[in-house]
Amino acid sequence: MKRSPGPGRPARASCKRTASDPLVVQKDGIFRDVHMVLIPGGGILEKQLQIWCRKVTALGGSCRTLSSGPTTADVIDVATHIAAATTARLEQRMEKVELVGRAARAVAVSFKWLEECLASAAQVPVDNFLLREVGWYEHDKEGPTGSEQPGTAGGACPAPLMEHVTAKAASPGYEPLPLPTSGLSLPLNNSLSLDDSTNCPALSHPSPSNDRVQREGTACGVRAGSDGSDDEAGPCVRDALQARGARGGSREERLQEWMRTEVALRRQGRPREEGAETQDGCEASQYPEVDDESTLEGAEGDIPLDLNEHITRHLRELKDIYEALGDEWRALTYRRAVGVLERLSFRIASAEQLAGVMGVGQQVRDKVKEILGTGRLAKLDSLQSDAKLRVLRLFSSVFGVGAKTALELYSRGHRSLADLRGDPSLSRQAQLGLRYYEEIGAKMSRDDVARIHALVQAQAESICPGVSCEVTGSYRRGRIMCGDVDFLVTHPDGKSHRGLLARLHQRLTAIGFLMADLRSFDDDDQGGGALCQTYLGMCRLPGTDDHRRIDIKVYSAAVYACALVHFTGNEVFNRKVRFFALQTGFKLSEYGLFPVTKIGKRKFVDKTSLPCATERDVFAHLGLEYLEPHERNW
DNA sequence: CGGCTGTACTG
DNA sequence: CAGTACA
DNA sequence: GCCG
Repeated sequence: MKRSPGPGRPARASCKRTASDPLVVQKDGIFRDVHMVLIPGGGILEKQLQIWCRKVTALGGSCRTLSSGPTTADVIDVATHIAAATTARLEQRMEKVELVGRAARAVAVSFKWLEECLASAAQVPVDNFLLREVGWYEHDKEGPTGSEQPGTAGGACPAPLMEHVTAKAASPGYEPLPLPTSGLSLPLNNSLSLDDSTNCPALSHPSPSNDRVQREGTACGVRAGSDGSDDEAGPCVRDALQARGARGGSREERLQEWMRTEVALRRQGRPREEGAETQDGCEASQYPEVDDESTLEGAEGDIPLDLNEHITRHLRELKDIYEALGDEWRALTYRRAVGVLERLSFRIASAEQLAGVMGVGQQVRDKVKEILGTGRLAKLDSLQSDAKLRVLRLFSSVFGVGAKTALELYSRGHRSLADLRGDPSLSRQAQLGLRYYEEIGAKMSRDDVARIHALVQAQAESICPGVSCEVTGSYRRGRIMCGDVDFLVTHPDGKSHRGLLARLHQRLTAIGFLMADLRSFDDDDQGGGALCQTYLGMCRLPGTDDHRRIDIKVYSAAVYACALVHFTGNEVFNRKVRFFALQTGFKLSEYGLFPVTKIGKRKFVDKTSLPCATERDVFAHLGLEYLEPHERNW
């Protein structure tokens, strides 16, 4: 294996991932010279505090929790950062301990700050995470407030900014914290001018609701016939607990922690758009309003700027190439890595900064390093200049043609799209894909989508009064340009949706709106359950002769919330959530959220979904913080 | 070293 | 069933 | 390619 990382430093340190492992301490990790005190409470579990403590320590800082007991004024004296869930918790605690006035050199931050730092592998600016003024530093206040926090200067790049004070015995244990010798000015809340309130988004901690427990009861009850009451409960409960690792105690929390980090990573820096708040039709009414509004103007604001576009564009290319080659796992890895890197709150200055960032491993870091150094990526250059590969990419960009077919077509001697047009072996879908090649590749504006929405909704309404007809997909996630329009249709009465797709399809075709069917749908078995029907096709862009991709799905109201989550996506988000669900004992699909009990090697999936009337229910059952659609652009 | 999301149409 | 597609 |  290659040992690339910088000279002089043990290669291990940088590849060792954030280190829940206190044994590996990155001496100049991102928390170098940070002396942190964590205030318990506010719903944060002691266990979580300890995890954070280990991480901070592993990343070069020192940290301790201010857990029960009177405690340790000395600790406070030398602290550089005091973190708590909320201002209230902080005040409460500090008063109790009579430390008012002592924490002169510390800045008070929300745990969110810590999470962000861990997620981005850098000390992010504390500005947006300051806890509101407490008064305990009142005495020192005159300290004029440089505007920089220790070690965060503007936050662009982390650690190196700090004066190298003491060679710092960042005691891995929990001895009294060494004093960060001077130098640091202690800015305390310089920026109180900030309008508070928004500064400290209350941490929400996914409380692992008792679903799990109940579920276990029921799931097991079914098999064992016992009521599964508590401790004694038969082997069934124990097995189930073991299966999900509750035994070791930490698996569950590691998973929660992992997911929280993933979420934090996607939320950072993203100011929340006002007004985008309630447009998702989940809150007030279970179903989206029938009159437009709900989606005509929705969550605005596409993704924030990608500060690392110079890097991600290369990695994106690699992703596309591996997709075309059918190397789905590499492609997946690159897609995830890009998703993470493009949201970093800082511009990458050194590949080292990526140590411990989830989803970015040694090999990607190496590539980042190369790009930073040379502005190019040799591997990519060679792949891009490969003529065959170019053809494969071209072919697989046709709807209906994937990696395998592309290869097949190539081996038949085809080299251009023109070559393909004559080939009768192409599937019907691929032929259509070819016919509409340009238009399928084209994007449309939100206005275009809105016009299509209005049209489809009007037709649906006239066929089936009271119908709900929402645009999902990238449009709902707030993207500025959309590659297709994605309808999720249902009827609140829970039954009128049956057979609706056929009628709608017929109508939309009759009026010359639907122009081609890329995939048809089960022509309903009316009577029974028909939870869903899906149609993929081409439609005419109103007012033009252009065509665009359109998908229409009609789902039963019973599964609407889960279907909405599914079709809102994005794909990476869906995969992550579903993976998390699996790991915590559920199976999530567009049809519901199903408890899973693992016994030995076998998995038993409940046949009935947990009740999910709204998207929020889905998140809540999983113990996840709710994410607005625009926060699901993972 | 093995898993990485879950589902549905097409041919 | 393999391949492709949808999020 | 990344992760446990």
